[in-house]
Formats: sequence, structure tokens, C-alpha cells
Amino acid sequence: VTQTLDPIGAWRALLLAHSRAVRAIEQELLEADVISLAWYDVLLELNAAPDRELRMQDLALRAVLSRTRVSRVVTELETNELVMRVADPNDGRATLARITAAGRAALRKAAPFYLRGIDQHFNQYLTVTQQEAITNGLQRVINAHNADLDPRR
Amino acid sequence: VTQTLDPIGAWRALLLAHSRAVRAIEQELLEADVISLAWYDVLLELNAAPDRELRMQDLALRAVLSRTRVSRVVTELETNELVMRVADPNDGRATLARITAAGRAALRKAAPFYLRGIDQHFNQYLTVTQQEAITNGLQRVINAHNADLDPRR
DNA sequence: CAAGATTGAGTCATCAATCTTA
DNA sequence: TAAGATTGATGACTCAATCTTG
Repeated sequence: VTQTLDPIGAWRALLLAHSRAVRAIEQELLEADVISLAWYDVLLELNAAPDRELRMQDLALRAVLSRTRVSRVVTELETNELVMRVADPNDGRATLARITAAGRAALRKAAPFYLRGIDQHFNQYLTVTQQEAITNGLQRVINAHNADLDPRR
Repeated sequence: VTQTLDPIGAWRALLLAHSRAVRAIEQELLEADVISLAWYDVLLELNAAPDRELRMQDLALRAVLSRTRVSRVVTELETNELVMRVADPNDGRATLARITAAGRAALRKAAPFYLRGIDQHFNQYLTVTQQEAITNGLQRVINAHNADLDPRR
């Protein structure tokens, strides 16, 4: 029997799964008094970057945040001394966000809750094959968008 | 060679792909002067429901919206006469949202833009196998959350 | 005058409190 | 007194305008 593929099946599944899982994980982090997904996301990218710093621009590209949103979140993190702003020595227009020691500590503290949440509310329900298909397939979607990303978002 | 699976690879791909694709599609709908994703989502579910109506509660469960958000969106749709509120004959506490003829027309008008957007910004980058893995895998995530969903969200 | 970044003003979404009926 | 739904107040997010440097 030839099975016809629902043209919006994958899309709707993405929307719903995202909504449900994010909500559940955020809720759990809040109850455990752990930093939010947005903060975690930013700290994670900064920590993984060379010299543990990124231009605001590049941070927005890697993180799940718009460029203006990155400014706000970095300001919040700066207020809490988890991140510091540094002038870019190579380009006076640019600002670098750099994770602090306290930021790395916050990241380490949050990590187990975060990993547990992802597993409990997401990974647990996926086979290894499905996880791989999701990672590889969606990475292509991400690459395409990052490539022809309108300079301003 | 045994390949180790990145425990958050699929999750991060989901977050990023969602963010990028939703942004791009919303943008396109806006420029084409077509109803938003939220409106489309609600109208689609109502149109597919028996008698083309759903309790607010059930609508929130099917759509990508919180229960309070559904109230707001239905009010918007009602103002634009795309949806009407009807008292539930079986339960005086409940409200039914029912799609109107104008609502169905709006849905038909929006559909090609919507389908095109999903294809251009999402499906296009996925193989059939990947689409199936995403649909099936994420559906399990959705089912799990819908099952043990806390009555109030 | 374009690129990088920030910010004021406004919109969108959520939470807690409220109202109504079972 | 609990379930269904709505709403007032608040916080999160975005857009357009602005500032600064290349």
C-alpha cells in the first residue's frame, strides 16, 4: 500500500511538541529555582565559544533569540554578573559578551536540571534513530535559514 | 566505530529550527496580508472538529496555545466574525467556539500561502524519511504531554 | 552611509484573581 | 467546592528609531 505523506504532519508535530516540551521544562526549572532556558541558552553558547566570548550578532545567530532580544538578555545576565560586556578590539562597533566565572558556575549548577528536563520531557520518547533523523533533518533547516538570513531580523 | 549520541542535539535542533522557520513563515504571511499562524491554527482545528466546534478547553489541547491565550485569540476571531461563541448545551460552564462561513473562507484563502511557507521554509529541507521520523517521534512526545497534562496550564 | 548594537514605545502572552455553573 | 472560562495586571518580546564606529 502506498502511504501518502501528510504535507503538514511534520510541521504540526514540531509546533506542538515544541510548545508542550518547552512549557514543561520551563515550569520545572522555575520550580527548582534554576535559570531560565533563555539564560541557559546564552551561557551555553558563550561557554562553548573561543575565549568564552561572542559578538552580540553571532550570539543571536547561535542562540534561539532575536538580535534585540539578545541585548536585553545579556543586560539581565550582566546585572547578575554572569556575563560581562567587552569592547571588540578588532571592530569598535562590535560588543563582545563574555561569560564570567560566576556564569560558568551557574551553568554547571543548572546543567543537571536542564539535562534531566530534556530527557524527561523530550528525549525519553524518541528512539535513537528518531533523534538522529531529527538532529540531521532539522540541522538542514537551520543551516538554510542561517545562510540566507536577512541581515536585520 | 561507535558513534555517541549528543544528548541534547535533537533538542537544540528543535529549538533552533522552530525559531527560524516560525519567524520566516510569520514574516511571509504578514507581508502577504494573510492571517497569523495562531489564527490559522485555531481555525484549522475548529474546521476539522465535529460540527466545526470545540470547547475552549479542547481547543487549547489541540492547538499550540495556552488556555488563557485561546480565550484572547477566540475573542479576536469573534471580533472579525471568523468564529462565534456558543453555549455548550451539555454543560453550562463550557463555551464552544464554532467556525463561521467567513472563517472557513479565510482558512481557504490562507491555505496556499501557509502550505507554501511550510514547504519553502521547512519541508523542503527534509527527506520523506526524516519527515516521517519527525512526525512519529514528536507525536509520541505530544501524546505523553497531553496524557499527563496538569488540568490547569 | 552602511554595519553593529542598544533603547523607547508598543504589542503579545501569561499568571493570579474572578465569575459562573455542576 | 471544583471545573470551565474569562479578564486585569504584569512581564516578555519586537519594531522602529537612534547612537556610534568603519
